[in-house]
Amino acid sequence: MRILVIEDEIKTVQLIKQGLEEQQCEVDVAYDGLMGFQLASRNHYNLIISDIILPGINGLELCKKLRANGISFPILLLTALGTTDDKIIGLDSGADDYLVKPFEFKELMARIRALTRRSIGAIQTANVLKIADLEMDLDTKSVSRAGKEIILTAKEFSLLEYFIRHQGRVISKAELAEKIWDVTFDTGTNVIEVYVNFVRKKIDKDFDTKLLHTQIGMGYVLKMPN
Amino acid sequence: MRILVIEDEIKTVQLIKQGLEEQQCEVDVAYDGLMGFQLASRNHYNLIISDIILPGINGLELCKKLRANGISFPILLLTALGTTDDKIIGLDSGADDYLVKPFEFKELMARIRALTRRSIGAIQTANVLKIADLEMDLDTKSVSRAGKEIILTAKEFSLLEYFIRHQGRVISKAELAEKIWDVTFDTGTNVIEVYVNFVRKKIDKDFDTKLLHTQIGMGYVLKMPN
DNA sequence: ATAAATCTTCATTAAACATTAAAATTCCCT
DNA sequence: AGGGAATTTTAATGTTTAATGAAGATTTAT
Repeated sequence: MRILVIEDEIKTVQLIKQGLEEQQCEVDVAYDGLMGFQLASRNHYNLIISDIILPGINGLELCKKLRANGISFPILLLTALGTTDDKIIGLDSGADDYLVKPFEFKELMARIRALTRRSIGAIQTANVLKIADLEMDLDTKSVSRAGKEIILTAKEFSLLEYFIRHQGRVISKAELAEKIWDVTFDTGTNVIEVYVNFVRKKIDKDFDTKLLHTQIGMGYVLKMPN
Repeated sequence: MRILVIEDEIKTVQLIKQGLEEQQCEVDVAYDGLMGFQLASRNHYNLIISDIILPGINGLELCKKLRANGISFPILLLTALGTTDDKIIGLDSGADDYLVKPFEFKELMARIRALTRRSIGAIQTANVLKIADLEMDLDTKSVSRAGKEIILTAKEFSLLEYFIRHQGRVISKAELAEKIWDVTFDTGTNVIEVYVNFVRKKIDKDFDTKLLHTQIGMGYVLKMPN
């Protein structure tokens, strides 16, 4: 996701840039209207966020100019001018949305999501759990360690997921029995040992640093060794 | 320009309807969420304006349902709930814009212009979903693989559409039951297996690279094999 | 050294899924 | 409205895969 921010207040720029980069967006910044226009003409963006009051070309003229040149990226205007007429002028200049300063950052993010939803399947929303070099993707149900793919069965996957979600905490067998096998009573079985063994073979066996450790009499922990 | 207004307050409806009709728009009105959903499913609109607080299905659920069903008309939510979090929830439900009551009519009109600007003169972009050499045209409801036409029934089509829209993600049977068959409880049936089998026969059987894969205990994925 | 706890292997059992056919339902055409 | 084809669903059966429990090996704590 590439976003162009056109704004001359350094503080606002930093706030927006940082927040967007946390969401894995690439952010370009222009500090005046002309520079914004040139960047937008030369590159492809998924969204332009622009202030109205800018040195040189102002945000409204910028919108009109971009639209006149056939540039159709979504544009979000960001400004202190909050009367209804200001908004109307802004929207009719070719902007897609209009947010009045001061705004809450989370509202900005929501409006960005709404504007960019159509172009890409929303902002990167990958659903990944991690510990060390072990990664688990909950959407694709795939697991990898050090980039190497690991195939797990459904039970193995649930078990490992539980460990990753509670990494660093010692999990008793009773807790695993209840959470993964849905039994509260002790059935006198050794399934848990067997499954811990399965998972270890797949995630630890071929690697030097072991992640899944036994605490005799207490349970198991998933963590980096000390 | 066809617009669907979903709102149960007669006064608001009249205000909007009259204003829009003065601008030469065709306006349909639904007084509750279910009726809105049905109208939106059956007809093509350039814009949906919906209240959030509605009898039956509320506006947020309505947005989600419409989006889940692949309906992509712009949606503008119109509501008295004005906190930032309300707006975020609204926008993240799939709405394109959010206006807090009471609003000035001219702002509503400006936002409508902004939302519909794109669909008006815009050239009909073909509505095609793809994965590998498999293509699905949502307008003509036709499917082909490697250029060869494939005939699907309605259920088969919805199922495949859901898979293509979520390609790469493992979809559980529970999710399919809910999204394609509209049942939340387990009816102890095997329709899903049967339909996956139908779809496979049509899209995979005659081809070398299989696209629809089973992940035992987890669900099904549509993806290129590794 | 010994008992308890855990690990490992493997055959067995059970669950999940695939496939086919037939029944029920819907749709369509006269 | 009624009959027939197409679609959807249920049911029965076969196949594959994963989950389990038992038994012996190994490790750990005392």
